[in-house]
Amino acid sequence: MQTSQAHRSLKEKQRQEREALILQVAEEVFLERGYHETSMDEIASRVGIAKGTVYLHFPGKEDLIIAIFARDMQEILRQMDASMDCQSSPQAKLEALLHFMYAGLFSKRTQLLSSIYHSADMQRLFAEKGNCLKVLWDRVAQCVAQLLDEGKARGYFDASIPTSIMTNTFLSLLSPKSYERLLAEGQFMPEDIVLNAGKIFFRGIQA
Amino acid sequence: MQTSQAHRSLKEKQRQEREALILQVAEEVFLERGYHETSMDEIASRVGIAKGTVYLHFPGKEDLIIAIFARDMQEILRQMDASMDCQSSPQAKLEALLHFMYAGLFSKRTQLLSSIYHSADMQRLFAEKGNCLKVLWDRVAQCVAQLLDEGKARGYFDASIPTSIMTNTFLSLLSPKSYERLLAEGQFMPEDIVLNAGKIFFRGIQA
Amino acid sequence: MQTSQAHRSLKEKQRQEREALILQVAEEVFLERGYHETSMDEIASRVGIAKGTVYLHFPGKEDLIIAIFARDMQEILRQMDASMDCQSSPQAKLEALLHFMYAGLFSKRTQLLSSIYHSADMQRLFAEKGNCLKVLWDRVAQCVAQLLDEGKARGYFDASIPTSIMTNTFLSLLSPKSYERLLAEGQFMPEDIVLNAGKIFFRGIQA
Amino acid sequence: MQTSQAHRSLKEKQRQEREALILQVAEEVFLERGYHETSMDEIASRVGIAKGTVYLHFPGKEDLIIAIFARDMQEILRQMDASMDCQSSPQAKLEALLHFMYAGLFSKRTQLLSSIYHSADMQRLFAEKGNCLKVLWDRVAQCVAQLLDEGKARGYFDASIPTSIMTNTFLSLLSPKSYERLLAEGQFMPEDIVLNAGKIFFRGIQA
DNA sequence: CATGAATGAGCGTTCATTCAT
DNA sequence: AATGAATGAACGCTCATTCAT
Repeated sequence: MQTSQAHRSLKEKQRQEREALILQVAEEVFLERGYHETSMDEIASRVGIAKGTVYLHFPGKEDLIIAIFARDMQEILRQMDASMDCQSSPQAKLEALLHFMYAGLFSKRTQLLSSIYHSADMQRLFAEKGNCLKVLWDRVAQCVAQLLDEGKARGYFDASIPTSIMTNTFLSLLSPKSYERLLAEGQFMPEDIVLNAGKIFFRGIQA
Repeated sequence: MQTSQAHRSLKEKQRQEREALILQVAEEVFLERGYHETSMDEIASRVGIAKGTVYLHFPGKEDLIIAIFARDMQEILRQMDASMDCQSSPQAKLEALLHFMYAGLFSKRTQLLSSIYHSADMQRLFAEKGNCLKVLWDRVAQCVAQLLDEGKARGYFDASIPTSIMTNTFLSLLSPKSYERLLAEGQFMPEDIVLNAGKIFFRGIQA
Repeated sequence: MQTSQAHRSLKEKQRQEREALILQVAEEVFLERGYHETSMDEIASRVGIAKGTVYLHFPGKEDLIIAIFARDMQEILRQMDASMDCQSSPQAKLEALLHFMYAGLFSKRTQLLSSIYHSADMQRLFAEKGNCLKVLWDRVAQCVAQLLDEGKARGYFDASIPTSIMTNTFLSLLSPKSYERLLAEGQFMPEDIVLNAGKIFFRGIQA
Repeated sequence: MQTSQAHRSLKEKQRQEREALILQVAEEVFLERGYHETSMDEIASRVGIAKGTVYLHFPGKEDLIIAIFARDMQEILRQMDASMDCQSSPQAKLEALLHFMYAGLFSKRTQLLSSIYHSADMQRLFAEKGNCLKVLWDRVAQCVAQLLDEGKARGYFDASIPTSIMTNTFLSLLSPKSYERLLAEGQFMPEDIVLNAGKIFFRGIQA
């Protein structure tokens, strides 16, 4: 029956919307309070649902944060794939990625990704449950590395610097929560920071 | 009485030695397990003392980690002050700092400093209890900024890039735990990484 | 209308069939996992219906297990009534009961009845909700007691042993889950056990 | 130092006393409410200590009940060993055991042992954590079996009934909570029940 | 001083029950 | 009637902190 199908897909849509809402709110709270300081109760009440409902969508707190990471990385990957398609230079593509990850709302996510991902506590968790994350993150890193290699091949980038170190340095540009202070002090716009950090990086690796 | 004084100062010395030992062990454990995954019990038993004794030296777990940060920053500051005294160029001084912080045992500390310091959970803590840290960290940042400004004044560094952003970028070089993987894979020595990351940075900010 | 009645009675029949199915499946699961380790979810999904549907038939989990007990006891009573009708001796009747309760599928039920019924957790429950069970169980006990009294009257059984104690001893023969091990080890068939336990009992109460 | 040793042994003694108290109270509560209906909170508050303190003595709820079983079985074994030493007949020894387990306070314990031990929920638990219990219980069963075999050898007991079935029947005499009702009704003293149940059993297995 | 037993608030998780669809 | 998503009370367990010895 059409009705039945429509009904089921409506339910399914609502379910996914709710799941996305939980992820979004949880991300905010984790960002504000940190993983350990955030209770499932707080997430639930901020979403406006009961604690048990969260468990209908995610088997546990750990899976919840892994799902957040997975979602964010997938979004980054989507953006990267979009960037890779166009005809611009490797540097332009990397700059686009830099802007995407450091602009507007995404800079917050990037901070969460970075600060939690690199925290000592989470390493175990990701080692145990987050093998899917490793795959996604490796894809991001490989993509960056590929662009850097391409730039080297074309003679844009300095071939004497190992690509893997370049990649790490590039991805480190995205992480520091410390930039937040610069923004908070109001001297700079996000774009200023991205622009200048990018400038340093690209001049630094220039052939 | 002399004896009494000597006795007292001996006691005091022992006390300080133990305090230092607690800090050292706690740093190791925090680095291995992360702040929240580490229990006061584990720290105490690794030091070989009773849990209560830790509380004779530090009012609480939070104060303990703040003390670790403070001690580490002070060591960094000592090194910085030593570097500032000599006659070398600003770049040489910054490179010395980079090597100091990324070489041998200190790279571990730097990772802890970075990964925990920037983690979302700790921000509140530092905002409430850690104003002394802010002061110390600001001194580090100011020192770097001063060197960068000096380099700009001498025409070495690009004056069009704001010093505060340069400073942040420089300090970001020290943070990423991700470099650990490069080391683990065995392709690089720590020196390689410091050298190349420094190369990128200094070429990036070159006038 | 006939149709309406037929329809209604069809519905009613289906309803009763499902109720019986729920009871049967729930009994199995309770036997496998125990009362507290069994969730309503598991029962429902094993039956192939939704959790809410179980609640259309039984007001709650407690009522469900009480219904199981009631059903099983009624079956025992049916068997007892059948046994009572025939012309055989009291001992033969009791032996028939013993075989009935310890043969084939019923031994499992008897175990459930026994192990759960006597468990400390269930006593409260039965005290509060299960007064119907008490009535049924008392009828079983009375029936056994009556047979024993009859045997005493005819001079078969030892009149010096109080009937109520005899009754309890007889009913205890049925309970122990421990016999399961003997069966599991494969040395004995269920019949062997019933036969021998019966032998001990009847020789024990012999006049 | 004497003082230190004395002090330590005092502490240790207090510790063991407390542990015994917890076991005793927990046994009571488990007996009253059943395992699943009893919360650690309730046990603690009945002992008059905090919940956490219970966990200083037992790693978890499961270990607590296993410890209770182990303690009770050890007491039974002690009594059995004592009985075995004397010069009386096998039957006398088994009767002594019967009295011990069914007299006074111990009948409660026996009930708990029996009702919980045979409950479906606990089987898993004991299968996973309680292998020490199996050993103890097997020793009890072996001891009974040995006495029965001895009686057979001396021509007291009927050699045509398998010892293992006799053993089970004997141990079943101890279990039924149902006897509680007879006691509650006030018609019988515990001794009456033990005496008569024993009479049935021993006449039942008589050669 | 040093100890470590005791505390108890707080958390993640489960699951019987309800009710809108 | 049947569903199953949502609920929320309750529980087992942890661990930072305290304090009597």
